[in-house]
Amino acid sequence: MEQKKDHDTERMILDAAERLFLEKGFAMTSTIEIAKEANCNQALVHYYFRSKENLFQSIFEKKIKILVSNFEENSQKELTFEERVTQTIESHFEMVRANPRLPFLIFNELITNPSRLNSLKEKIIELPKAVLILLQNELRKEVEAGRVHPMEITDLILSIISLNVMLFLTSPIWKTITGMSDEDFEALVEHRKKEHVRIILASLKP
Amino acid sequence: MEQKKDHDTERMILDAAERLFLEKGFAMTSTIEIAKEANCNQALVHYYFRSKENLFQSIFEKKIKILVSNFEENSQKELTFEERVTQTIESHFEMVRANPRLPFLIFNELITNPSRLNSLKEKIIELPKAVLILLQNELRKEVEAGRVHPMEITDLILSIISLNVMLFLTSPIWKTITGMSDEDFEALVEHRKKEHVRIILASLKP
DNA sequence: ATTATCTATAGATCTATAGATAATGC
DNA sequence: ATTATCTATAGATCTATAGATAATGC
Repeated sequence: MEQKKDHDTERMILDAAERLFLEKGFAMTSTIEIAKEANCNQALVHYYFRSKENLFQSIFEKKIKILVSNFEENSQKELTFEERVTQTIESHFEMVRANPRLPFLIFNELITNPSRLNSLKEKIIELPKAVLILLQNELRKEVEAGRVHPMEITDLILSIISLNVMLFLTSPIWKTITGMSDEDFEALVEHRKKEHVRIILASLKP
Repeated sequence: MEQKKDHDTERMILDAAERLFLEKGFAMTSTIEIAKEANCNQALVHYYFRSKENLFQSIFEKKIKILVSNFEENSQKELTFEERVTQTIESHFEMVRANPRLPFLIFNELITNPSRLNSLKEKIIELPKAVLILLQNELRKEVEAGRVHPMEITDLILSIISLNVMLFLTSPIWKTITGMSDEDFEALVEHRKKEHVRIILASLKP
């Protein structure tokens, strides 16, 4: 039938499910709830996606692709090492900022279905390989030239991901504990973006 | 009755529940499963804890106390600022290392029951206040003396927690993607412990 | 007497499917 | 004819409690 109307049920279900899974996780979201949110019948959720598990996977894969593709942007330009690191941190930061609850969904998926980690592995590892290798080579060169503190690329990546992801993962706790407003939090985010760059660059000094 | 035998059912239920909640989260763990793991009847889970929610809370509060109390250890000794920061990072690191799945449980609780974040707030904020204020004062003094890059205590704490927690939160993903053995991972953990100290200290330089 | 344990089950979900009915495309 | 939507329900949970029975403490 290939619908023309923008009021497309399949899309509505996907959007509702995405919102709910991101908000409450897989186990705490029922197909009944998804249907209600999508303004349709619960049976339709299964009509389009066969199972709740399937629906979750669809959303998960799409999100993973977004997450990974964003990494590739800055691998083309000619940049100094410091500029490239800054670019990498900032583009990763903005990606997490645009999808602040995605890390939660990923951890949730791991808990719900640890066996599927292997297929995740390929998706995660495949796409940003080019970026990673580029950065790895540049890092090695800098280390050999004595311009950067000796370290592996894994160290650099782990540190960047840790700083960026945890800021948004802990944001509900953070907001509640400090009682800050959304604007305050936005200011904190802007500040931390610069701070993460500063921290990583400082840690690279020989 | 106050049992004398070490084969105490209440304890068995608590232990089983703790293991399962940490492994699979609140929603994915049933009281039936907990009972099975504790070698007792499912009705006994409710006999001792009234509800699954209650049981979860018991475990959660106990864990939070462990988490927070570990922070207080090094507030007594006479230390230079650099030594104190190092101590703080390392003791927090070891605490997360000893309870690697606790962060997951905390995030899970927030999802399951966002309203209870307020009671969590008091527990988290109350205990380490002394440590925090001590560190905050020392940091301020160092900043004023120009020996440390200007920053707030929140920046320092957020960076430390981010690095330490994310290492263990991502460890299943990390292990699978890189295919490293448990010994390899242990080596990585030891390496990262030093690296986290190094990164934070580097970021403190004026 | 009191506390701990068990069996049984009510009542509330929730996922998934069968089968009827309505809407669309050719 | 094919695809989308709906109603209804089977079947599998799962939490919580009632009520009977066994074990312990005094």
